[in-house]
Amino acid sequence: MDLLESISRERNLPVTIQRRVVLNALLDRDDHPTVDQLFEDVKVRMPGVSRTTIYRALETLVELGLARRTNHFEASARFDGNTDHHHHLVCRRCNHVADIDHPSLKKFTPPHLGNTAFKVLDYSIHLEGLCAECQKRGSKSAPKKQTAKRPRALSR
Amino acid sequence: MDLLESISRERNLPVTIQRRVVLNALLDRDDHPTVDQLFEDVKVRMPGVSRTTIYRALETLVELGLARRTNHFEASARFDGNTDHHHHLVCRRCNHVADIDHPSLKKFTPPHLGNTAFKVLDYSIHLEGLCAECQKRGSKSAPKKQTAKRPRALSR
DNA sequence: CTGCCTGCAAACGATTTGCACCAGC
DNA sequence: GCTGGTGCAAATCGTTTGCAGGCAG
Repeated sequence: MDLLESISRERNLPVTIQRRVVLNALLDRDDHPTVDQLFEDVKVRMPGVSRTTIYRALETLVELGLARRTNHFEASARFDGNTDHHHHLVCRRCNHVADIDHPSLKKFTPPHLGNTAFKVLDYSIHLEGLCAECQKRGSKSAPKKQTAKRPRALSR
Repeated sequence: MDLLESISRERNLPVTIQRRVVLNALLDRDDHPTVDQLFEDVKVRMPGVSRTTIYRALETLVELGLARRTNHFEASARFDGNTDHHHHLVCRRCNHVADIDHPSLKKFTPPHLGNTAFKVLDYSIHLEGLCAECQKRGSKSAPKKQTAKRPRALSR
């Protein structure tokens, strides 16, 4: 009945108290907490935890498929001069974002939720998966810590 | 014929060379450049620009509706313990993300792009707009610089 | 035991901000 | 001339990393 335990065993990862508490804190909420919100929650049960541990636990939980990031996070913001609405392919491994314009995406029309609750101004469909390059690279190689390097930083 | 100029005039904003060059740099690319990529492009034409200016010009261009951010960016990462696939409402003003489960969203099925190009593992639909609260607040009030504050930072 | 994990502090990198000067209109 | 924009440097803030102990298996 304990998913965390069985999945951890499969991967030969120890089940630490911290990871268990972080997971429970996450499951106890129905919103999309930030690391710091979870940190506060976890601190109640484990006054000694460090924020770093929350970061690492979440990273592990995502790898184990027990949690998700709700924002397609990247180190840096990206901009687009194309203000028409179009959809995106997001590579799970390298985070590369490509535009897509496929006929079957045109068939979708967003629901009208009634202007009271949430006024829909636009919508976009995110297809998540693996880009051609990352498929070739296989699941072994580096999970790709993508930090757009800033050529010469005029350091302080 | 000059969109930047007419929109700027509407809002009583000056048309600076910098903003014009940043917009052109953005339009000249068909990918989703980062601030630093644009900075490099702009530097070719204006050796003296500062990165800060690119940041500020992009912010303005987004406000004017001439550019977009391609990643729903927030200062901090958010996590979700709900690994079922579900869709999101993203408020343009306050960046709040809510889950949504509306019947009409079920009708959508993602395209198979052929496993060669991009292997779709999952998809999600982002509805962008204004949440109830922000609709009430109207378009006047603070654009909401949302920085999840970290209670007591044990400062150095 | 052995390896992965934790906590701490310092490093990092993207973005923001305060300030003095300059440019559109 | 007034208002808002720019450039610079320093500050911020989220996140990552190096390292010395600790704990799960």
